[in-house]
Amino acid sequence: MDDVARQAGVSMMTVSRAIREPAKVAPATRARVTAAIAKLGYVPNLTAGSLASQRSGIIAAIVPTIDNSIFAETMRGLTSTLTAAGYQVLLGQTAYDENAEEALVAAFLGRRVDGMVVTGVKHSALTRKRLITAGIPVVETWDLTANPIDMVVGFSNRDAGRAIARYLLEKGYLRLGFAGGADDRTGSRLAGFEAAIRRVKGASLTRAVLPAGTSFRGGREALGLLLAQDPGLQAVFCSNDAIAVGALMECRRRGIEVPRDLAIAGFADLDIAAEVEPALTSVQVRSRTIGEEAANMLLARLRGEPLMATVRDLGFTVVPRSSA
Amino acid sequence: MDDVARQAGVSMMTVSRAIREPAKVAPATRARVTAAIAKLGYVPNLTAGSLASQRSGIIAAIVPTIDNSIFAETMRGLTSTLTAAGYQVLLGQTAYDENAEEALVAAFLGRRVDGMVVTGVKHSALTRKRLITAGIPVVETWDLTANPIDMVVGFSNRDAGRAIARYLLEKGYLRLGFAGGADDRTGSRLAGFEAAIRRVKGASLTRAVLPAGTSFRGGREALGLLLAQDPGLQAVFCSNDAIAVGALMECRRRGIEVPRDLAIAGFADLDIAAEVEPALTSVQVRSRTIGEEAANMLLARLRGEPLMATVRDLGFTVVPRSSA
DNA sequence: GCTCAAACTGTTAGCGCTAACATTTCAGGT
DNA sequence: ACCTGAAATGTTAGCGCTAACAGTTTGAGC
Repeated sequence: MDDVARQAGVSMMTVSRAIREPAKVAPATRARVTAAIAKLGYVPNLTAGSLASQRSGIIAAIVPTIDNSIFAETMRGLTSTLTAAGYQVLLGQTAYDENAEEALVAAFLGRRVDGMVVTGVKHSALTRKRLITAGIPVVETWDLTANPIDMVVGFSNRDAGRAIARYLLEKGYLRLGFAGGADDRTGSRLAGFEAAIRRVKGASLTRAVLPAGTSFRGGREALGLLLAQDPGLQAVFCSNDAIAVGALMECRRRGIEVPRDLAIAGFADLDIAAEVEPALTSVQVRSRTIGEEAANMLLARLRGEPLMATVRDLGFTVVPRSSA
Repeated sequence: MDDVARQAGVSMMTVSRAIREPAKVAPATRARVTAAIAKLGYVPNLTAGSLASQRSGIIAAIVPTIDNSIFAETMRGLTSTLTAAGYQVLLGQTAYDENAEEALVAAFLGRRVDGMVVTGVKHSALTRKRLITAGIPVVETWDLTANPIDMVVGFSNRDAGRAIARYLLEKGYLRLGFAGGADDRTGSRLAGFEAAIRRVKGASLTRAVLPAGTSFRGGREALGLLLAQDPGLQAVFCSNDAIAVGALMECRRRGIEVPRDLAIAGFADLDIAAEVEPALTSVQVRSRTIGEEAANMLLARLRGEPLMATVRDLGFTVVPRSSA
């Protein structure tokens, strides 16, 4: 930067300003600085800038995985909103491992990120403590809680599970199955699903809980497990659409007609849900909006705006299609 | 850190060493430092460390999108290998936009990342120049070139397109269709596909080129476009499996039986390819290995190991299944 | 007890930038 | 010509850490 300053005949401070706050530099000076930067191929060292300004311009986001596209849309919403505001997004994946989350949080805090977005509301005690102590805005996503670390945006997984159960029960399906991975949010959906079923006499529930993060293949396997347990199964709720598609394909393979012989419902309303045949009944959860809202809540905090509601419920919608 | 040093009765330097190179500190001292860190809840400032040491411990990776899982496996391989070596991965998405790539490269270089992984071998002149000038190891992926910016790991998209064309032609399909997005690598696949078809008399090619990054929906639309152009189409090659699945589902909707009435082949051999019914013939490209190898090439460079081959061809395999 | 290298710990001097304040410049009014 | 305040630019003093080297301690070997 010193070289640039010399080349442009100004002080380093003016170069710094020309880069970050062009309006505060006289047009003629700005032009000289810009020319000097181009001539020398200068690339500002953001690390030094972060250290000096105590602001990194980085927001960290932690998701279990980006493999299945459940969280990809959320990241897209988050990234586009934050990028537009001049922030960069640092993404971390936990693979549904709490230790990995702990390590990521530590690493991100070490980089002095300006804010953090995490998935879910269940975290290790240490993670919670670290995030609270860090004194930066934090948004939890994809679920709700009355006691967020700082802020939370999402929907009630429990209510969503209940809603899809009611939908299936109202359609007359009584012998229900559940297929999903063993993570916290799936657990909540299952709890709600089960609660709704319990209230209806004659209704039954068969469970297939797979490793967290399971996908198409898991759906196929789950269908086998469920039918082995209850050959008279009438409908299956899969905790995400990828699992549901896997189950759907397994039905076709076994000559089970959907929804005539067995109804299938998914979750998250991924792109693929509307595309498969039969189209998948699913629960739409506004993934992208979750990311955008998380970004907005973060930005409001960072701008020091007055405290808004710290819990934002985006709700969900059961989307009936052909499969259930 | 000064507080920790005082608390442990040592100098800052010893604290720094106790954190980064525990072996160089006497066990008793190390214990005192560790205790002080825990007591004070000290989180080292990695930004300051990066500035002082001139090494950020960050590798940046740029992919078009993580939405469809084509690149997700590569990222997984990259991340796990690099994390094990003590590096963090900073992910950037371009949405197939060259300007976005340019901006990301600039931002990453500003953070003084220790290395960079980019997707594809086609980049704007400015991006290339910046990457070369930066003087850090760079790996291009998912394609091959004789003139990499620094190193490249992938496979020949052109050859892959040719291989799948030959496969289809050998099976007796002559009226072929192609569906894919308008990005560079897809273009290479199409070029290879077309070249192989040209060499066979009586063979024809119908194209449906969609916006880059297209997925399930694109597959459905492409099938309509192709059949409108050539109702007698015998086989369609889709430039990724998501598109192929979309096309497959559209066939079912239209009562077209696959592969009897129309054969369909995909690309990348995603998880879903083996799961759909009929299972999808695809081209396996070792996505995860691409990521792992990119990481290993980067690490070798960073360790200053002697220059290995800068072009790594991982090849591909046509995987015949039921759909073609 | 003495020597000397190895093991350990400390000191000094920045890394490249920006916050905060200081100074200079200059248009417009008198 | 002189004054005034806003705009433009400069100066100073770190941000929190680590490289490089300088000490200091330890203990094995004699």
